Amino acid sequence: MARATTDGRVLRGEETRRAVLHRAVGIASVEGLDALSIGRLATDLGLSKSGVFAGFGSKEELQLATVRAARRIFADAVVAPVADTPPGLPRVRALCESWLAYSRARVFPGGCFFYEVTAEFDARPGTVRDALAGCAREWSDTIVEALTEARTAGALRPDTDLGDLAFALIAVLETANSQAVLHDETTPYERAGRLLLRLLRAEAADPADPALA
Amino acid sequence: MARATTDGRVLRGEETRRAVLHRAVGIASVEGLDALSIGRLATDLGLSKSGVFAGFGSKEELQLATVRAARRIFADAVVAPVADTPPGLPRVRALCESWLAYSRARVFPGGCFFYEVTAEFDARPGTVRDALAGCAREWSDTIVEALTEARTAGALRPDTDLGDLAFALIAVLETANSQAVLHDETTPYERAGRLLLRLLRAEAADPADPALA
DNA sequence: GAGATATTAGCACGACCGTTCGTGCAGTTT
DNA sequence: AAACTGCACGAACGGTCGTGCTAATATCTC
Repeated sequence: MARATTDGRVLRGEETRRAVLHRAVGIASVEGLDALSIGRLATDLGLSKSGVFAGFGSKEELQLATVRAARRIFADAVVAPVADTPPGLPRVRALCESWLAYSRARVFPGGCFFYEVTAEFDARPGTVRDALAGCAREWSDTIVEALTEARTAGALRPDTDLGDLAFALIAVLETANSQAVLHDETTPYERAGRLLLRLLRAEAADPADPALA
Repeated sequence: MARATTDGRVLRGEETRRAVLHRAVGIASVEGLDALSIGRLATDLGLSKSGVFAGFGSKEELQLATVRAARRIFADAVVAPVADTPPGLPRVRALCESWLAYSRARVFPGGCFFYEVTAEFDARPGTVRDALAGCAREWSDTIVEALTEARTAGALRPDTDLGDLAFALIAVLETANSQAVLHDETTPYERAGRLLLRLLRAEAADPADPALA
């Protein structure tokens, strides 16, 4: 039986795999998944091309692993920090502002990884697109879930269309990222902050809800 | 003096240039400007690689020419048709719905050309990014201008922040395109239609304005 | 220790990349 | 008819791509 935890070989393999993926998400967030090249990653990290290749088996698998790595980073940076804010409207707001902070802080050097890469693959059938569509649904569901809690708690009007509201919130977030990166400005983030509150207030049961102060 | 209009040679040259660019915008809207390859364009169109290359001089110039071609197509498909709708709120609404129709109809096979390509280049300095930033500003200015007319006509509240409103409208449009292409659905367009009206009504001087029926 | 095993390096391959060159050919001008 | 102009061609350049081999190296089991 392989006691994987004590095997220094696979440990070292995991280590280089992690290093490769760290570089890969950075490159992909700026130039896209197609710009990932095994040779370039090897050169950047002082490894051999075949060494990098062996760790993934194919370029598509490297791309998929990069998406999974980015998904983890995103979850850690955006979703995890709001786990301790109370459910309902406060958590909805915290999620959105956590997202804006994630974009502002350039957790990925090119801004939101998923904005960059989804635009690249959304019109091309394949496993990469499917994985990205899954990530998008996951994020959307996270917001809808938080909104549902807010509505059942009575903080949102009962007739609110949560799908539409989540759509609008996501639209504001992504566009803030897009414009901020494209024009190298921060005003889009300020606009987004104002608009988020306005959108939530418009659907709030109590427009003066302290959670939207 | 050369009567350029009667020179069949340059005329034929323009023709193939046009054919190359037509194919180029299609490819770029699906796979991005980096996926444009001179050899592939030549093969697809039954031309020689060097012939295609000669018409542009460099790959970057081909990319820039592709952006310019897309800009023209966008202007013809989205902006031109609303020229005859009355200024003010009706034109704002017509602009937005024209944009949604442009995305729905897949004027570019991969959805909005600029969504795809801007995400690809927004974090990479260079002339291509500058050109794309210019296109984005141009479109944003078009909306702000229409909103300004609406406000000075008294259709919008005097304290409306037109920059924020334009931002929100664009956010809804682009996200509708993005989600519709990614998930191969049409519901995002319906969401967008509802949200546009809601956004405009929230800032309208008269919430029952017939232009927002 | 010896031997099994898994990660990495080195190398070669075919394909495609952007680019350059010299040439042929059709249309314009004289 | 001759000289000139400009588009398109085929061939070739040096590079880089992804991907297979084989050999070397480091670690684990015994």
